[in-house]
Amino acid sequence: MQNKYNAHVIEREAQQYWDGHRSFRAVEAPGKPKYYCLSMFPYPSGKLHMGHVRNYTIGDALTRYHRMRGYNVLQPMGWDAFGLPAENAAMANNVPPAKWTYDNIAYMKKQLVSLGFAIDWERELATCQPDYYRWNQWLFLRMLEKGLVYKKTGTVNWDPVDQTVLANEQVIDGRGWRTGALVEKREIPMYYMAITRYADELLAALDRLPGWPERVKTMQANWIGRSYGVRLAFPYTLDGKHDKLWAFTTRADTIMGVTFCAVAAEHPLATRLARDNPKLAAFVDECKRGSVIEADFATMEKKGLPTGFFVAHPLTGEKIEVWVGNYVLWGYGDGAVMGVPGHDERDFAFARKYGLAIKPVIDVNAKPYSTDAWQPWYAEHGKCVNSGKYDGLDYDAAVDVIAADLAAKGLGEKQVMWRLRDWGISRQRYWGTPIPLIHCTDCGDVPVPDDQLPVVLPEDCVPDGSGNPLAKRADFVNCKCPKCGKKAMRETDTMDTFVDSSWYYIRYACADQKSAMVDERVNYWLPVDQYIGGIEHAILHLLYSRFWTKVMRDLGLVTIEEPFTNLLTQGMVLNEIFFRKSDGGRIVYYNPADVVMTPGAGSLGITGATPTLKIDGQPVEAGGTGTMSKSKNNGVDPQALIEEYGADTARFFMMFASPPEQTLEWSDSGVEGASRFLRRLWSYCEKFDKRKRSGDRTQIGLNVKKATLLEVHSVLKQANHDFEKHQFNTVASAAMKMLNALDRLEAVDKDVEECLSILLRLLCPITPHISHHLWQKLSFGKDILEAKWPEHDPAALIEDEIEFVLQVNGKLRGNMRVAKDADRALIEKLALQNPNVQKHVNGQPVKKVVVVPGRLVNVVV
RNA sequence: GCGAAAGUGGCGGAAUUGGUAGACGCACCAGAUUUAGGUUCUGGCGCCGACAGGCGUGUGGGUUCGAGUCCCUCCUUUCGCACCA
Repeated sequence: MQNKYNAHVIEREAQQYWDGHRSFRAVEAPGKPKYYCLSMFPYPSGKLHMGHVRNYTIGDALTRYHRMRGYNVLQPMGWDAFGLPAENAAMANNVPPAKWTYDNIAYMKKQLVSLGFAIDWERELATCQPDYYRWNQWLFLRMLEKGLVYKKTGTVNWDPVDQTVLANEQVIDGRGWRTGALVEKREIPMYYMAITRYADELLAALDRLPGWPERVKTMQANWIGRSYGVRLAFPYTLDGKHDKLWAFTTRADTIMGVTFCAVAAEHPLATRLARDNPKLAAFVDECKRGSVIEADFATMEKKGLPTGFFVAHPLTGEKIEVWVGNYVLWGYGDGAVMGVPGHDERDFAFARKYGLAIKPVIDVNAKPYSTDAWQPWYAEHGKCVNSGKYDGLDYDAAVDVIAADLAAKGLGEKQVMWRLRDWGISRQRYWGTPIPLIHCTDCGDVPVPDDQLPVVLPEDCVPDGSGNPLAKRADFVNCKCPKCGKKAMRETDTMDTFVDSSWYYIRYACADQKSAMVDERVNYWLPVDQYIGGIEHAILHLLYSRFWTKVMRDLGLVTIEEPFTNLLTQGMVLNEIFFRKSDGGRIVYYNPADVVMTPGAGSLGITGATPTLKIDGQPVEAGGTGTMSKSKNNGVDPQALIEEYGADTARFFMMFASPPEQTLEWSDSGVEGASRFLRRLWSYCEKFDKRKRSGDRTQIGLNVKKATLLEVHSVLKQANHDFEKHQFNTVASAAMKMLNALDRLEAVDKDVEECLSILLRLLCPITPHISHHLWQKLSFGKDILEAKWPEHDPAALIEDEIEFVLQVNGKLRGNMRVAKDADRALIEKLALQNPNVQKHVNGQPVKKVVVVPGRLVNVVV
């Protein structure tokens, strides 16, 4: 053996060995239990960051662990290669997004390979390749045929200076990120996927996903948001025509408390009334300004304007004034709400602000009620009061009777409402999957025939920030109508990149299949047994993937119901955020590595530190901590770590740092410890090898040996338990404990050898290179990948005596050792005799003695 | 604002799921080895206290023989909010 641990040499050798033996090629083997382990594929942003290292090390550890447990494993990798950052980079550097993307893929693949992940690279895919995205187009057309894709208008952020649509991320404090111009809303035609048709199933099937974290299921359920209520109508007459204003409510029992109605600015009634009311028109315009981001919407000041127009209360016929409210969502329900200030907090605030009547109609369970200030109990369910014939009815009865009365008048009915909205997939951007439609003046929107797929995206465009460059490419836009053959225009919108990521895990099963989206191999590999990725994907990506799977199932393409059997949501890796804001409102982010804390004099002699940029010494603003990301420029490239310490140290450190599901604030303190452990392991193995070769006959004392075996096997038992829980930080510490136990011994024998082989196998999923190397060098076998996973020996855990904790009144007062077969009476007697216990009992009468078998005695006085 | 989670030494974290709080590491301190630096090894290390002992898991309350763990309150941080991926 070499006497120094040289990570780079042994890691290169191990990787060459795996490469030469095609160790990670996954082949379908019917009859053998399969394990499809998948980490969310990366966006090729340039370099890996620590979040990637964490994600892929978790996946690799699970992959290798299951392989050693006898599963036929598949761990593929690919690239989520379409998206906005490539266009931004293109603008900044005048490089086509395609070139930038492929360069990034090449670099990041090298990084992944150097980390030694057990990936089957033969299945690699990139979503920007026509081979992949043609099937996005193909499935889009199948969904169009089934009516699962349809066209309607949608609202987008519009930058009036650049004359372009902005992503939500490009809107900062209501202004365009490049121009600083106030963003406007704009209605444009878009294509939608009808995910709401699957709302019921997407909700119900959550109960059949025991392998998913509860919090993710809760978030999805809330997102889908099924609510039971009543859709009711307020009749009115306008322009000589009878019409109805529809609204949905979950509180039909409060209908007698309605004192106003509010509609969204985009509501047709608002549009109509604004026509001859300039003040209203101005207000409607004001509401339509601003961004489309719902969080902004929810936090902005609630404003309204009366229209002077009245509708009739559906039950009493009372005149109710219609208001336009900036807080009424035009995407949810009918874009109108009935205002019940008495029992809805938002309506209450609105009524107080504008002096509208507040009419309590629920007894709120006899708690005090005052129209001066809102109290949380005003929203409670209770019996109806001030409600005429409904007085005295409770919530359920009131809703039933009121719904029946409304139905009798043709002015309402019970309805299930979903918060979930259909999925708008049109993007006015270049770097994405072209939507396969052709616009013909005579034939309308005509699907591109299957035999003309894929609609290939030209790869040499360089966006300039002013609209979609595809629209300026005559060679792309101009085409013939497939129906009538006349001149026509190709659709230039591309698809949301969530489309790409909604089914890539299916494609891995048959990535080389040229003539179909899927083949029979998907039935072998799918569903994914273990999916691993960031918690930030808890809703959108995971919901879209579930939806897409169900669509493919209904098209007969796959047989699975759900794509991911088990889900591990990795906690985010956070880092500090630093930025500067220019006068135009534009924000530039600086990497924490380029920022130093400069001490400066604070007020009253307290010294504070100011973050300053290394290059110019000028201060930057601190933006707290947040997820490592390209957009916040706060990623940490693992390359330096790998180059200094090697892949195994980087992997071990990352796993040891915290449990996988927990948020992790980045710090490299502790890397030394990981590195030291691997060096200690190496030098121990070197010592072990020498002793074994020299035929050293030193005997190990019987008690010492028993203690060592007890330690190693109890730690192994715990570690196996932790592996099943995916708690790799304690698996890593288990390995350290084992090494500590072995290193205390001065000699080697067969039992020690077995313990060392356990340690190497336990470490193999986390630090595969050093485990591979030492396994061979110590002649444990040819390839540790083929070794059997270690199980603890129950015989080693048997002890003659058990240690009990002694408490008086719940406070720790001592310990005692008792023979393992002692009965309860004896344990109680021995505990009461214990001098420490006696001291604290101090002659007081003993009320009770609690004995927890094998663990603890508590004397209560 | 709404939805979801998290909060334990100077730091990362552990705690057999209601039973010895701080495993295993990092940092630090002392000692040994070393020409020195680094490496390596040994020991110490929650806070207060001379000791006895007391206090201690974000805040305040509750349940229990016993609470980091269960219930309620508040605070802080993180994730998501439909065009970042």
